Amino acid sequence: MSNNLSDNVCFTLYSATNALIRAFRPILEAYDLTYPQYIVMHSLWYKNQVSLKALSHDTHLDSGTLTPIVKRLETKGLLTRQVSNEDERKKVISLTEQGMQLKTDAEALTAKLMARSNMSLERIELLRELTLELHTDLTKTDLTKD
Amino acid sequence: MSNNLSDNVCFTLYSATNALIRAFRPILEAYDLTYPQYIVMHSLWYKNQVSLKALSHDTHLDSGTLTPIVKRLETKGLLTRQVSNEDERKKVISLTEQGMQLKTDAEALTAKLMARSNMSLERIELLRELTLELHTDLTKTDLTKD
DNA sequence: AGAAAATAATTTGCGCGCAAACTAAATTAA
DNA sequence: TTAATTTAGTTTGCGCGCAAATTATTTTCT
Repeated sequence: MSNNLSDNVCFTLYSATNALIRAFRPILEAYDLTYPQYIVMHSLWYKNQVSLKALSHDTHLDSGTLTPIVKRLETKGLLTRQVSNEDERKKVISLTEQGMQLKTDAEALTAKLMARSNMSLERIELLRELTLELHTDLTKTDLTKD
Repeated sequence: MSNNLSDNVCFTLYSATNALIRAFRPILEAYDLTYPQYIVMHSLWYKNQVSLKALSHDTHLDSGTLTPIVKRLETKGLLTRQVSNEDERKKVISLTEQGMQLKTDAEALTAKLMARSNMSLERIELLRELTLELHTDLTKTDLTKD
């Protein structure tokens, strides 16, 4: 029975995420990227030439969310979208030369940001494990039942 | 140097929060509330008759975010907004009878939701502490410097 | 007291995040 | 083989989240 909002894990998680994206904003502005756009680029640096479906799986972002993000990255000249040869429903998303060049500069941004925080590496790693566990849990279990 | 997105604490935090709000949606739908609206109600159940500024402090939500949320809650008949007598710039936000009645049913929703997850109470509590620490850290320290 | 600065709240504009509806292509079934 | 179903991606609509601009009121400065 929690009365204060900060006693509530959902609220602290929600607030921490908002604060993190807020902290990222001015840093990513130098690369003209939003945080979700950065996630997509990160995913493509790791695995290039994928369909929107595959990108959706990798980034945990909905296709309806992803389509406009990918279009904006295409407008910025960071990637291309071509209809697949084997299956014309699919689109192959590929990094451009410019998109690949960003990798060197921008890939380690997260590590740099977190290294400047006052949290210890151990506690950051623990946070990573717990949030990963929660995500897995929430996507496996339907908590709305009963 | 993380390559896989799940090696990245920012990504796992971001994904877990999205998943949590997604899990909350069908549950809160029964009360005709979104998650941010639920946060505002929760805050008012704990501390009623506050200014928008104070509510912004308590919920960690921006005033530009809060104004439309509070207006929607007013439309639903859950609260009222009156200009303050002492300071006419301020608005006093007060729960209606209907808004207070929601408390009994809806206050413990988070506990119920989390209790149904597969994470242990200890790990949930640890997650709460770590996200609270990160939020405090991010709002105290300007990580964009250097 | 009058001007300048600070404060409270609202508005505007943009990019998500996602459910739901839709289009088009591929697969399966009859 | 063609009708029914499934799948991939797009579009629409709504509610955030927040920076920046705006309005109205109060406080501070001179």
